Amino acid sequence: MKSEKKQGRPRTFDAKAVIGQAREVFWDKGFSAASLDNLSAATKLNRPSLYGAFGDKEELYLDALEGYREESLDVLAEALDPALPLRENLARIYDRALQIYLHGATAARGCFLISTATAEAIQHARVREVLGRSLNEFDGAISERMELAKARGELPADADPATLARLASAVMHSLAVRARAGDTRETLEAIARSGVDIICPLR
Amino acid sequence: MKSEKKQGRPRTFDAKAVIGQAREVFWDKGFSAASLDNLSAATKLNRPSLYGAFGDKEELYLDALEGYREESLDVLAEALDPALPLRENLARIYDRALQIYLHGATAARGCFLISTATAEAIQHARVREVLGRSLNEFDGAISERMELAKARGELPADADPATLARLASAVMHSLAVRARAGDTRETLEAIARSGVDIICPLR
DNA sequence: GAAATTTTATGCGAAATGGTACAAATATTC
DNA sequence: GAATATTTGTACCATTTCGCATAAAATTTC
Repeated sequence: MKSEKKQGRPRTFDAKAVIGQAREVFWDKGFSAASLDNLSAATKLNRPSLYGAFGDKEELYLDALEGYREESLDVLAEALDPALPLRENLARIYDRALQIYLHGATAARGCFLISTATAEAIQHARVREVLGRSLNEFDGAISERMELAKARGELPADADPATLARLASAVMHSLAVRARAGDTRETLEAIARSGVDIICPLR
Repeated sequence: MKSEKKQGRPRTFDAKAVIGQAREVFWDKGFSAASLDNLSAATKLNRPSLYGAFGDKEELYLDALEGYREESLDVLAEALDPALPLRENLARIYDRALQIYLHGATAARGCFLISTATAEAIQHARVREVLGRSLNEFDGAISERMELAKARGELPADADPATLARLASAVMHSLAVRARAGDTRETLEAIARSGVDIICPLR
């Protein structure tokens, strides 16, 4: 049928790719300091084109946050493979987290959500909602794996999976903040290892 | 002598109070979204007066960060009173942290450093430096108390004080992020308690 | 081929922003 | 009391920012 053909001039860009490029700008500068000119230059799209396709700056930022959230959930799901022991799951989560947090053309940039959405959360309710929902979803994914671990005897019988999941997330939040503040890879890796050790005392 | 008397028109404000008022604005809006007009209105000072007394916007922000850092170190020192057991020290740190993170006229605003300086850290090297130095100082204060605790038998003989201090900080960083994201007091208090339990397994 | 539709490109406008110039106000010093 | 020094207040400036108007370009539909 003609459902793929649409009247009008065809787009010259892939929406997903543009959101990724915008994310790079927001990740470096934060939402408020990232100007439309910055975004225009990074995406190679003029401002009316950005507005036409993505709405205003906040909407583009929200799209970028949601994209990062989805990718993070994918990474989490992979690291939490139930075929692996829990210690390995946690080690993989932190390893992958550090890969993300320590990459960056100019400097280690930490977690996109924690580094940029926190600053905007009070003045922009929708940003706050995405931040809160994302953090809770990450907690939830880890908590499910913890429940399985408890049932398998990988955790002490009196362990509370939801609480341990939150502590495991706490280590990740701390890694995010520290990476952005400039801590070394060695320091961050040591924190990750000790996080695994303290959350999974059984070997 | 005349050392207190200075030529020229006297100031109508107290510099420390103004830095505190500016901090409230920056805490809500972040650095980039806080305008000179916002700061002027909050401090009741005109822009030339702000410039004359504090330098440009970034310098005022740095003053606000340093003020918060000093106050935080004071709060930490008090909570880490060696006369108390380590568990009590940690419980007090998190209690005081939550008091700070959950206050705010409009909403819980988390930690001023973590909520606002992270967004600016990549583009403003001086902000990044203050953030990193502050986090390391907080770690250091807790680590000293951990060393004393180890010597006293409050921690297992094989415990590493510096590592435990960083995990204790991780809980604090997580509380900060979650408070700003809108988590409830009950959830945050539960995380704090479980943080104390996991870091101080001896009773 | 003309009409309709969507996208891109150029230019513009109103408002906001960070910062400054200058005069008036307020104090000390001589 | 005049000169000097510092602060406050008003007005202004150059630039940036976000968003829009309009025309041209590129496609589909009839």
